[in-house]
Amino acid sequence: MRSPEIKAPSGREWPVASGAINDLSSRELLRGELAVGRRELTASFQCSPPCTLGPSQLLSTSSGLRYALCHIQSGWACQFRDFVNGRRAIVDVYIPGDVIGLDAILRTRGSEEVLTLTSVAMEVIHAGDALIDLMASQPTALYIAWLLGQRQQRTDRLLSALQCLDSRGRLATMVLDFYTRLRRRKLITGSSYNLPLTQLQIGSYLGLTVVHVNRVLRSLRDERIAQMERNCVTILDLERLKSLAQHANSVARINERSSVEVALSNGQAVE
Amino acid sequence: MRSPEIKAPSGREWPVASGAINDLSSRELLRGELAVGRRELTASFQCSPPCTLGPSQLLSTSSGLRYALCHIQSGWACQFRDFVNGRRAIVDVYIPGDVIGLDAILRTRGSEEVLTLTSVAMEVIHAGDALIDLMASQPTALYIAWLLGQRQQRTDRLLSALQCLDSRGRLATMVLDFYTRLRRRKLITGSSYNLPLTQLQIGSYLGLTVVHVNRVLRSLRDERIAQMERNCVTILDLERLKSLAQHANSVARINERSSVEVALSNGQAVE
DNA sequence: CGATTCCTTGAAGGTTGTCAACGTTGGTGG
DNA sequence: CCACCAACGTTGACAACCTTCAAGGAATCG
Repeated sequence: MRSPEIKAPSGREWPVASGAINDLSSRELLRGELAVGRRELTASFQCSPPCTLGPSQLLSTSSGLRYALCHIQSGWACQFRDFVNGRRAIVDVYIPGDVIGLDAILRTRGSEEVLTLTSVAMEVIHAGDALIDLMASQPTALYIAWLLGQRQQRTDRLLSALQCLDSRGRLATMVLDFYTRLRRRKLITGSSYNLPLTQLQIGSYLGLTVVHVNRVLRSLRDERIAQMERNCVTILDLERLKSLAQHANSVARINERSSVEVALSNGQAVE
Repeated sequence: MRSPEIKAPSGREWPVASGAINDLSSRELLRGELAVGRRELTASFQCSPPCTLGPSQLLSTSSGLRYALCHIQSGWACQFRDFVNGRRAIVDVYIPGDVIGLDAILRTRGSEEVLTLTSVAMEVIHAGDALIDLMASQPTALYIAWLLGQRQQRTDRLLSALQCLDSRGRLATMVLDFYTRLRRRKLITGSSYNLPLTQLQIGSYLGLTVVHVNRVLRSLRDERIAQMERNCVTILDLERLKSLAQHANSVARINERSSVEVALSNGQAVE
């Protein structure tokens, strides 16, 4: 099963690249453009009316937010889809700093909806031609593409965890992912954070039942790997948590974060 | 479990939208812009050198394709990630007309790679500043964002199937999704198509083992719902297949495809 | 014609889901 | 303040689904 189908490339069938690809100067340029785009988008959000929602509110039924772009300032939300068998799939979870609605605007109103998990404060750009206008600026367009890529990356991580890991590995992946995201945004500093998801919702996120989520949480607690009570997650043994999540062979690459991401993820703003 | 947490919005806490949101004229405008963007991107691809790869080739080890943008003209490819436990996660499958690499460029070389499933012919835009340059055109930028949204939508569908459906449902979803994509691109007309995935790869895509994929395929064949032999899928009972996939409550919405998507998906080109 | 990969099937065991019951918490109203 | 209620958390027993292990057959390629 270990990559049996990967053969060495013949090196003949395609043309060699004409110049240096993805060289340093190119990355530097990109880095600068993205930073500009982030500032521009942040500014656009600040021009727009702020908005507050209570917990457990659907964005789609909140007047005016149907196709809006939302920049979360505080609170959590999630994107989900209901199946006719009664199960719910939570496909993404949004934390402060995230932008909601970028994909939904260009999409055929995909049968997904967004639900607040806590009360949420956010800046809102009402749609209509807004996105088209935003794309008029090259740096903003780049930054929006980068944001879309970030969401894709989150989804890919979750998807691959569901494809390859058992329940313990999935839980570990989830705990680690939120930990990483919150730290990057400087929303936490220690090894403990608030996770406003019920066990039922964790189940919907990881493709498990409530009962089983509960059991796995207990086993992680018993083994002093991580504990979670009353929405408060505490990582007790980061190393063992990582080994449970065993996320891909990117271990060797984790130190190679590009200057682009380092630079941007340092900014707490839109990221 | 049936949406217990969804309360009616209070309708007080947020401002009412100032004007008509997402109205018809706005959609029409978007439609036009996207069509222009598609033509522009197609033209950019045609300026670039074409490229052919054999089956089972890694794009990342093919010189010059590391950070390239690839527009598939014929053949299939897939994006995957390997776990240290030896399992492989296939997070997306690309068919003719798809563009590969949009997310990878802006992304910290995410530990994912792309592998050809058949021999592949494609047009290539070598990266570097290419993406930045493309974003200079507003319609192209919009179209690229739309493409990113399309990929996200595919991933969300797969993810939610893994979260909510058993093996039969997942298989049904996969068979239906490829069927729909191929038909939209007018690559097939009947209810039968070629699926160049081994059962092992189908397992990596759906989060199942080869053995189980084999058993489920047999049961679908025995029940005359769908059959698959030697890479050739034939849908025998579309209705039962759909009910197995029971994809979300979007049933009522399926007839509401926006004019944007209808218009674009009619074009075979980049889609 | 080996050799390799893929497909196929059976048996056994483990992980996860289902069902059911009960405890806990937080909010509401008497 | 307490009673009540609803949602959430917790646990056990059992069943179903899926994986693992093992072995053999079929197809493809040098």
